[in-house]
This record gives sequence, structure tokens and C-alpha cells, in this order.
Amino acid sequence: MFRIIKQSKKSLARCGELTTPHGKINTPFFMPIATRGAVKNLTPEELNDLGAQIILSNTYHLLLRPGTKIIKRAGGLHQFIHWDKPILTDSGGYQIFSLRKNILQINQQGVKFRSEVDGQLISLTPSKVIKIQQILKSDIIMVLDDCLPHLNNKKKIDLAEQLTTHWAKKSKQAYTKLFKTVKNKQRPLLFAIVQGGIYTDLRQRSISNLKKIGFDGYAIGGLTIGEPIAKTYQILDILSQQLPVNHPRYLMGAGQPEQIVQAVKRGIDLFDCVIPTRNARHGLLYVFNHRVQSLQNDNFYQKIHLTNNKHKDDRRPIDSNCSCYTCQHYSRAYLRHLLMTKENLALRLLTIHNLSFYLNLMAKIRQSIAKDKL
RNA sequence: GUGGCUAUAGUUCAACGGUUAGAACAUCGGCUUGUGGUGCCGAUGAUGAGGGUUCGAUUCCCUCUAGCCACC
Repeated sequence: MFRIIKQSKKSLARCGELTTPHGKINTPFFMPIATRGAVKNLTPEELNDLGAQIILSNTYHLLLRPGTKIIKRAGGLHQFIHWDKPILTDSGGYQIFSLRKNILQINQQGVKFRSEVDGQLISLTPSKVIKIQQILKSDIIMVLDDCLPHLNNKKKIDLAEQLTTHWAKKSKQAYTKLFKTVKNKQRPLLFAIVQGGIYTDLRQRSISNLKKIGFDGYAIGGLTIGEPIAKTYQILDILSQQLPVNHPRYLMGAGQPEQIVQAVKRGIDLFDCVIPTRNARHGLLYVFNHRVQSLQNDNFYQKIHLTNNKHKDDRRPIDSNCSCYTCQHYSRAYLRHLLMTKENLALRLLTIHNLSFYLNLMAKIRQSIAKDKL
């Protein structure tokens, strides 16, 4: 399922190969986000050309719309959205966090909440969430988890960790039952989620209990949600000592380019984040700083605010060293014009560039690990 | 040419005889971490010109200028 191809001699970074029903993924890898079944503004062909090996969709959002019935009739999510490579489906645990005010009840059984779409009462249980992801024909199934805002007191974080672990156990039971008769190669992977906030002892307890249950991969939740970044790295340092070495590790929701590099050095294999796609839509573009070769230096990239007046008549591309479609054909002046006049083409072209940057970053990371430079 | 209406920020509109003339959009700058359907925060920026009444006028009066409408 997961094979480590190269372990860096310099850090805990490693290159790996993750096998799923819809193909293999070379890690470390970044998953573009397709919450509702589409990476905003791009076609699957464009994603493929950019080098995307896997995308992330969201169980919660797809359950609300269009609903499992429609996707089931379409033959699964891959067929429905015309993407034949792997898909990871997030469980909806994060939406418990971000949509907290819609929650009516949360306990060992699961969570009850009002749909923000039409107000109807919806309940999710750990096993139901696994079942939905089976219907979607997800390649990597995430367990339901309880992710609290980081400012909560330790007692609450403690309870959320216990609840997450309890749900993980229920998830594993449901998963085992559902896929009992499925051949190994057809079987989706099941990932657990480590919680415990910024508390070392809670994180350790979380990992220890999840390892006992046993999962295909281990995700780290509840980080980069507002805590100081030094704290994030500190927790990652501790987690990297505890997580099973031969299983893939996924840092959920992070982050900025330098954060990805730092996490890779601490043994993380998978990432997802809204930053490249969302920032592209708001005119914040990422470019490599070609004078800085080492990814160890946080200045290896810079950000361009395309809406800034200084780009008004700039005939250069966003990055003259970038080979993406956007940089090959369009000037900053034109792209700024498209953005300022709200032409849809701007969103598409800028998304192409930022995802190109992120996917190239991951390729550079893999190359650096191969050469023991990271 | 005659009559009427209008004149406030780059634009569209508020306001009131009395603190520092508001808002939206635009512009300028920043933010966005498992995406709550293109979001959030902040900044710059105005009473057409001249005179009069008044303690005080963007507000009331007069003249000029400009625009719009109607009539000839």
C-alpha cells in the first residue's frame, strides 16, 4: 500500500509510493482541493496537465448537494466528475469546526446539525460517514473527527480527542464490515485523524490509541488553525517520533510553502490546503525566488499581489522562469486587467499558475530528498 | 432665446441652519491554512464659483457657470 522509496539522510523526510484503487501517488504530494467535486475554475484535463496525482473532495458538502443518490447513479464520484485518478474524501469533521454554530448535538453516537443549504436536520455518525465515502468510491477514506478551535481549554481539547478516538474505533469497525469481501487492490485506504491540540500528552495518547486500532494512514488534524507556527512545528516534531514509520502521514489543511517544507522534514507525506486556489482567485500569486536554490531557506519563494498598482503596465509574465500555460502566454498587466474587471478567465489562469507552483514545489521537494538535500 | 430642474468623493446617492458632511461601488494597501458559493480588514477621497442673510450656511436668498428637460 505504502512503500518508502527513499529515506533522506538529512532529516525525517522520505519519498514514497502510495497505491490506491485508482492508481499510485508519489509522495510527498500536495492534493488540490475540489470540495464540491471540482477544483474551482479548472477542468480535470487541466489538472492532469499540471501534474495533479490526487484531489480532495468533501463528504459533508457532497452529501448536502447533490446527495449520495445522484452520485451513486452516476457510478461514483470519479465518473460523476470525470476524473479517473485517486480521490481523497475528507469526512466532514472540519465542517463540525467551521460550521459549529449549526451543530445541535454532538456525542459518542455522532453529530446532529442543520444544513446551511436548506435548514433540514442532518445527522452524521462515524459509520454513516464511512458508508457515504464507500458510495462515492473514494480512494482514501477519512474518519469523522472533532476538531476544536485552538483557544479552547485543555479539558475540552481532551474530550474532543477522546471523542475522535472513539469515533475512529467505530469507523474502523464499519469499514471492516463494509469491505470484508473486497479484494485488497480494490479496497480504499482508511485514514485516522490525530487530535489533541497543542498538548503533547493528548497527542501521544491519541496516536497510541489509534495505532492500536490500526489504520492504513494517519492524518494530523487540528493544526494551523491559529496557534503560533513555532508551536505547530513543535507538535510535528513530537508526532514524527510517534507515528508508525511505514504508514503515510497526512498533515491536514496546511499550508504556506515554507510550512510544507518544514513538515516534510518532519516526515509528512501528504498535504492539502486552500491557499493556492483561493489566493489565486484573490490575486495573490506564488513565484520561486530563483536566486535562492535551497528549500531550507524560507526565502525560496515570494508572493506577488497582482492587484497592486505597480503591475498595471508590467509586460512581464508572473514568473519568467515558470513554464505554466499562464506564464507562457500572458503578461501581469493583462492578468491584472482581467482580475480587476472580474473576467472569469482571470480565475482560471491564476489558479493554473498557483497550482503549478505548488505541484512544482512538491516535485522539487521529492528531488531534494532523493539527493539527501532536504 | 424663454421657463423649469439639478449641481456634495472618480461614480451613484445620503444628510442637516449647529460636534469631525455619511454610504455603496471604484481606487490604494493588507489578510485568507482539512473552501459557509468571489470573502474579510483598513486607507485615500467631496459640498461648482462669487456675493448676501445669520452668532453659525453644504442647507435659506441673489448672480454667474455648467448639465439635463420642456417650449419657441
